[in-house]
Amino acid sequence: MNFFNIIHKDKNSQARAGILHTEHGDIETPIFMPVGTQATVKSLDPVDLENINAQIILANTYHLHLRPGEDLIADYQGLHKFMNWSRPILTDSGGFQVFSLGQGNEGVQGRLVNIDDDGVTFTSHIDGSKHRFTPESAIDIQHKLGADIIMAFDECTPDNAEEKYVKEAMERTHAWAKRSLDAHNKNTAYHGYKQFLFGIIQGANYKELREESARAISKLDFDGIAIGGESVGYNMEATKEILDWVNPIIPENKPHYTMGVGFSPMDLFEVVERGVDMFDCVAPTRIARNGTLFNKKAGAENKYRLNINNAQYRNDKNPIDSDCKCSTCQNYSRAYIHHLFDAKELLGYKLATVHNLYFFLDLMRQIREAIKEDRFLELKKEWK
RNA sequence: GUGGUCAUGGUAUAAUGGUUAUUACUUCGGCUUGUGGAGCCGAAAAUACGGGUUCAAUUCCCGUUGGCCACC
Repeated sequence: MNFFNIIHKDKNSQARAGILHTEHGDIETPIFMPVGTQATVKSLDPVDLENINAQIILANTYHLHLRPGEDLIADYQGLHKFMNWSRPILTDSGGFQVFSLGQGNEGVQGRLVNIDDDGVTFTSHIDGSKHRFTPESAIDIQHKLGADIIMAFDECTPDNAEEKYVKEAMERTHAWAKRSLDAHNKNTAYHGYKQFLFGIIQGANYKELREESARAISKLDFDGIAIGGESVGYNMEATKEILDWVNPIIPENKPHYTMGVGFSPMDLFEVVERGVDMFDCVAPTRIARNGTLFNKKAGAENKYRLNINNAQYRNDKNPIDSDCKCSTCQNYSRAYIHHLFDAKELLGYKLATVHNLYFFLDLMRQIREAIKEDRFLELKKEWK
C-alpha cells in the first residue's frame, strides 16, 4: 500500500483530496494538524481530541528531548502509549526551535545558539543547560519518540537575512537532509512499525533559492515534502508566492506540508488551493486560551472570530457559534465562557480549545467534501 | 473630650508653588502563526469640601467633614 494516495484532484485549482496510510490509522487530506508540543494538546486529553475528530497531532523533538527525555518515552514504547493517543502523530525535528528560541528572537532572549556545519549547540530554555542536535541525533530522538511522521533537521533563517547567509543555511539544510535520510534508513522501525520521513524546503523569500531548495529536497527519497521558513504561515502573501515557485518542481504524488499555516480560515483555503495536503499552527489553540474564538458570522473583516472577554458577552445566552456542532457550542452559553475567562477558571481554556479546533477540523471536512465534488472554489468564495 | 496624624482615578500608591499629576491592579479595546495557560500595545479613570496667601495652590495657612493613633 502506498503511504499517500490522491483520491481526487479539483478541476478548478491545484487542490486535491487524499489519504495518508500509517500504522496508527489513515489520515484524510487535506488536514489541519493540532499542535501538542509537549505530548499534549494544551487543556485537552485524547478523548476530547477524538470527539473533535482530530486525525493527527504534532509533538516536538526539542521540548520532549529536554523534558522528559526520549529514553524515558521509549521506555513506554513511544509517544502513543506514553500519552494514550492511538491515532497518528507527527514530530517536528527541533530545527525551528533553534530559530524561534534563538538569540535575539522576540519572546525568549539570550538563548545561546551556535550553528556549525555539523549541527547546533544551544542552551535549554528550562534550566540553561547545554545541548547539541545534529541531523543524526534529531532522527535518533524521533525514532525513540515513535511518531508516525518525522521531520528532517533543518535550519530556518530569518526573512530579513541577506541572500548570502540564506544560501549558506539552505545548503547546510540540504546536507542535513541527506544525513537525516541516511540516519533514518538505518532504522525505520524502532518500535516495530514504519515511520515516514519528510524533507523541508528552505530559502527564505528568494525565488532562486526556493527553486533550488525545492529541486534538492525533491530529488531525495523523502516520504513527503515540507515547506518551511519564517514567512510560511506568518505572511500569507509571501506563502502563496513561495508555493507558486516550488509547486512546479516538487513531486505531485508526495504529500505537501506547509509548516506553521492555519492562523485564520482563509489561510486554509489559500494553501489547499495551491496543492497543500497538511499544515499545522499553534494559533487556534493559543488564541483560544486567550479568549479569541472562531465565529463564521463575525466575517472576514474580523478574521471570523470574536473575543469572549469583551463586555458585550457578559450576559449573552447564545453559543459561541450558533451553527457549530462542537460540544462547547452544544452545551454552553457565551455568558458562561465569558465568566470562566473572567475568573481564569481552567475549564474555560478547555471549552475554548475544543471549539476552535472543532471549527477548523470541521472546515477541513467541508473542504475535503468540496474538493471531491469539484466545488472547492465555490466554498472558498463563501468565506471571502 | 484633648492632642497628633492623614485625605490623590474603582482600589492601592508616587510626585510637585509653574507644560499633559506617577505606578500597579481593576475596567474597556487590540495583538497572538513548525506553542507562549505567557507576554505586549492602546484607551478610560483622581488631587475630600469651604475659605485664605500668591502672578500661579494638588502642594503653604485656617476651618469643615471623614479615617487612623495616643491620652483622659
